[in-house]
Amino acid sequence: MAVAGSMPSPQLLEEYSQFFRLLSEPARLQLLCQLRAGAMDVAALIEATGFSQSHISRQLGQLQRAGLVRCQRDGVRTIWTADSDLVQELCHLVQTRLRQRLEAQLEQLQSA
Amino acid sequence: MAVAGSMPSPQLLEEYSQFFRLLSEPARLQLLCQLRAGAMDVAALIEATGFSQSHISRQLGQLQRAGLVRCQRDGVRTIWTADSDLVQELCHLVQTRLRQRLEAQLEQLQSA
DNA sequence: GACTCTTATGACGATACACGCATAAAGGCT
DNA sequence: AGCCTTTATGCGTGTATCGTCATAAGAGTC
Repeated sequence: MAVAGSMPSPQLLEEYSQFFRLLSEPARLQLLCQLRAGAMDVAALIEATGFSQSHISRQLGQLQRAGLVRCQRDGVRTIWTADSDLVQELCHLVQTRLRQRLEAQLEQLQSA
Repeated sequence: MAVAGSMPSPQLLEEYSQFFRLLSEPARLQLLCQLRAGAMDVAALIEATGFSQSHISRQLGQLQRAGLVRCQRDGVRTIWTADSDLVQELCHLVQTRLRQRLEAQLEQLQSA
């Protein structure tokens, strides 16, 4: 019988899921990855992703409120910067997991 | 200037976000945490969470397809088990981040 | 002031999905 | 076989939010 790993409180569960929800949208994830490659303004993000200006602005707003990106004004432009390695770490963990699952499936097939 | 950390492919971005989407729902996260505390059948999960039977069954289905939970039949019952430490690790990382942010905000306030 | 350029925001349609109710399917009794 | 218990699924509703268009807000230049 497993020992209860202390059930998170409803509030904490809510915070977790809100955070994960930010990463549950390919557009936001793409913006984050793009900014990891270097700070950019919105125009460059439009060029890189093909999303509309308003869409990008909105998503950056959400990411900013979560503290995942930061912005600084440069004259009329706003330069955005990724502000955390957390997303990279999370993605790395998930990627490892995905690979393990695929390898397991492959082995399953080969042993048949 | 940051070196490009190799932009993930669109497919990989999609996989990441699909995975994070699973964790973006408090209900699913709660089920996962509940199962971390020990294997249970659906009746016990209803008792523990208050969700409807159909809802729980559906969410478990999604988690199973992602390989996060596993089930084994015990007569007429189905015993579900959490099948990965990944979620715990992810939540721990996020929690650390949340704490850091709150501490930073606190310091901001005190220095004012 | 007016004009331009860049970003943020209100409004809207379309889509996705959580969640419950009702019902079907599957397994175990007698 | 029938009956019960447990889980899965079809259907409908409500809500959230993605993504776009149009417009406002802010900063610079003349």
